Amino acid sequence: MGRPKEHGEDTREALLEAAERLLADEGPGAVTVRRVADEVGTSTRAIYSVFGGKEGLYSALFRKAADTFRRLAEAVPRQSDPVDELIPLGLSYRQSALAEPNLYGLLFDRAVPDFVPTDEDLQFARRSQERVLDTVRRCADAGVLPASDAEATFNALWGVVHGLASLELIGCFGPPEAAEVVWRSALPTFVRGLTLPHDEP
Amino acid sequence: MGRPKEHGEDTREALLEAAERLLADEGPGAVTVRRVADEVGTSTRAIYSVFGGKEGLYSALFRKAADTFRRLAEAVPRQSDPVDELIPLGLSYRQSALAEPNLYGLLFDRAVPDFVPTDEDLQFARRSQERVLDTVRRCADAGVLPASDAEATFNALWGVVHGLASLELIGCFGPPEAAEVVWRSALPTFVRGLTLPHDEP
DNA sequence: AGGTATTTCGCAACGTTGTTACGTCACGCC
DNA sequence: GGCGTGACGTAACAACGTTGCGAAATACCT
Repeated sequence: MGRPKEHGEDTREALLEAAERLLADEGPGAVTVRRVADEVGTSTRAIYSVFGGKEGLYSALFRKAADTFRRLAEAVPRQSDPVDELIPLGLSYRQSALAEPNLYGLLFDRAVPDFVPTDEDLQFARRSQERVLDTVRRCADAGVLPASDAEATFNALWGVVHGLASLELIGCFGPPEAAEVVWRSALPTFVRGLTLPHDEP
Repeated sequence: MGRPKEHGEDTREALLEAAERLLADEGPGAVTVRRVADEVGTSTRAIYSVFGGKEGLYSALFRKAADTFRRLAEAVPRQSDPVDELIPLGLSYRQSALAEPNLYGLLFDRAVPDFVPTDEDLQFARRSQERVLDTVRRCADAGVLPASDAEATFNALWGVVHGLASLELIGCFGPPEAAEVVWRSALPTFVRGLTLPHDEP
């Protein structure tokens, strides 16, 4: 009963695609309710019907971006020795962030105003790094890591690559060549600290 | 000649203080031109006379925040062995970021919309970490670091602590106790990787 | 000393933002 | 076939950053 919905799954997809394109191409300031609606050719009401508001649109966009980064991480080939995957995974993380700086900012840099990811959003983002967590787990199973659990080691590694990517995106490392030097220095240093034998009980 | 300025250095200070307080207490969304002007008891024009606009206000706020963080870093005591300063410096960095998450977001997390720090702003922020750079230089002089220059080592260390702080502030590490575990795992790991002898020529 | 030029100030307006109330339209049911 | 029900498009609202304009206040010149 009632008028049938025309803002269904198809318009949802179109809105999300338009929002992602606007965010990636022109930055967070370009993602306005009116602009996204105009891009799809519908009214602002559609966004409120489908997503409940701008926050809901951002939340969906957040998950779409997390999915993109998950696919990029999955593409890193596995090695017989999981330790050999750590540095390639880190460099792939860098490439992904550099390729889509605005999407990365939405995910991990609070770069979109008035959008705070819910706990579910955060867990979704965390799950997008499962490819890395898997490698860390295999390293732990192989006994090459210190006694601390794989979860903490993964978080530490995530912190390293996120920090490098974030500072590079802001511009703190200067031109990409200088940033490359930092990455090539920091990643092996951390991996060395991880895999060397430790002196604790 | 002309009407004398009443929006001088004193109102500048008052505006900056009000803006910092609003940012720290209520987040980036609360720092509006009207709100800041009202808080001081003047008109919005004052902000345009003194700072040229919202961007100029943010730029001044950026430097004020950088100065705050510089003072906090300077407070970390020096040790006879500079290596012993690295972990305390990192933990102090964490405490500073946790104490003023919004100021930290302004400085290093793109958390304020439509504000992109100029190159001068970035150099100002970098200079606020001089205390850390000094320690790294002393480590390099003592010969405990690999061959890579102190600049790159400092950038790498900065990346580690920034990444940990940023992810913790977003909420990716869960409660502070869990985040503490990550810090206590990541910092010594990186320092160990830094100071252990390396096998390159 | 009085008039004028110049600089700054407060106010009000403009365009844009997210959001919501309202009138309209399209379908299912009695 | 009339009517209820739900979703739609439009227009309004408050708040935002910014700017144009008239009033105010001082220094200089006659």
